Amino acid sequence: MSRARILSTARLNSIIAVHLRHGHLIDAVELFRDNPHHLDIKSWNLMLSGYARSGCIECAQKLFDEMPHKDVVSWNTMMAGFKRAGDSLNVFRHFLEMVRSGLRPTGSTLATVIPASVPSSAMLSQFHAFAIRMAFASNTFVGTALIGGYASLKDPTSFRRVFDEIRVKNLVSWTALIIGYMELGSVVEARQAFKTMPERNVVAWTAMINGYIDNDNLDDAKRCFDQMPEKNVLAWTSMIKGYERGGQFAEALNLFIEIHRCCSIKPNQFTYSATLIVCARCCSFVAGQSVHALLLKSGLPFDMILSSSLVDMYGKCGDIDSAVQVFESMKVHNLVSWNSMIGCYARHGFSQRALEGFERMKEEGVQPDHVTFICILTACVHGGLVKEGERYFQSMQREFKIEPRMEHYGCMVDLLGRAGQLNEAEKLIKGMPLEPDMVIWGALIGACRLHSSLEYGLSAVQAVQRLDKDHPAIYSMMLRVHDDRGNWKRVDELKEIMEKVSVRRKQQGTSWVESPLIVQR
DNA sequence: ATAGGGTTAG
Repeated sequence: MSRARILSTARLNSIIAVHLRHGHLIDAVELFRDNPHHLDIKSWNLMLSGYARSGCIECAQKLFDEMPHKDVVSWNTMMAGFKRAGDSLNVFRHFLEMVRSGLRPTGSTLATVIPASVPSSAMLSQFHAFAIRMAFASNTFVGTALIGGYASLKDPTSFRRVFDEIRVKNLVSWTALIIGYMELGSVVEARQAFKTMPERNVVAWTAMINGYIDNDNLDDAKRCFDQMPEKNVLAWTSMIKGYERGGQFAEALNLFIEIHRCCSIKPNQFTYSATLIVCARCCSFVAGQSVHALLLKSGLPFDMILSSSLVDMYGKCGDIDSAVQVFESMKVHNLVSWNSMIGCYARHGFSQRALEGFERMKEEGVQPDHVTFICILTACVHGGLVKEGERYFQSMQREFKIEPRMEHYGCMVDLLGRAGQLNEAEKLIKGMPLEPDMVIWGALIGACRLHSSLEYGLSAVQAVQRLDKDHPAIYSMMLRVHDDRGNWKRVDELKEIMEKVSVRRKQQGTSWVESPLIVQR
């Protein structure tokens, strides 16, 4: 077709814009490529932003390099693309190059560069000074970006001043102020701002809900949620996550069910993944399976996060086969999905399969992180694989340059202790660069209990008493050791002390008996 | 034509 010859540049650009707005990138590219003589700088910039928004920053970069003339908008668009991709380094590189080429930054430039400059306080001051000099500081967009910058530097005085200097404040600037206060735990100021703002939309309400939740104020979050005039999926999802965070799993699941009762709202990937985490945390296999079924029925595409949540949910709920099935159905695996899978094997005592998973992960080119090694070391503990565990612990530091955390030391103490190498375990604890916590000493005490060692046990007890007097593990260990040695007198004495100080009972382990909750539609 | 506020896994 020769529609190319009929189109004017303005018409061409508006059609390209429509294609891009509807996500029809390929149609836009085709029009763009078919009409080389009708393009102006707007057409190029449109395509740049189309690529950048679709997430293909490489394509945008290629086009950018091809451009005969670049204006401020082209540079701004590239910087925005890099910012989306989380590539701050390239945001700055392009910023500098733009300035060097003689172009003057605009408000859009600053609004893009400022969020990418945190958490460097020096850079933020520079940009702020520049904004003042160029009379951009009263610009709504620039001001809002500055609020976010000062909020992440935990400087409420500065972001309040920036806010006051914005000439035209709108919903977005007010919301940024609220979020700033909430991030710093200044709930009162946030609430004040919320009351003062001239109008409120769903986003502002949701910011309040999230703020309350982050500040562990579930009651106010729920009150806010109930009061908001209209709710969208984000508000519902935030509330589910809030209950999950507060350990109120039944409430979280009930909310999820309620969404299905109001017809106007469809749960999205975020909602499903939040709900699956709830199922995983309360080990409710029935709920998890129902959510999985609803997810399949919803027709939502499975992304990495959703699939990983499913693997983790099945893993935590004890259905290893389903975890494997979901995992193997994924086209690509990443760090988190591998960690979920390896963690599942490790937790259920399939040490060998966990270690095989680790090998496969490396073959697929996925770099392990500290969580991977917690899983691997846990697998070694469950399998009694002392030599292997020590080797992984070494390679974690030497080969992968991962600094061991408390959990890793905990695994190692557990591993050595269970194997009866109490001396080694104690040596490891004494050599730790971190202050050993209850878990570490608990692992050693557990091992002393297992191997009836009063010698190592007593020094551990002393350490624990410095942290937490009367921890139940102490008595349990001492009782067992004296009991083993037939030291009945000491046993009686201990029991008497326990009565007197009424030692907290060890928390009961619970099996995952299903909650009566059944998700229905 | 570019820019600012709310949610994704262990």
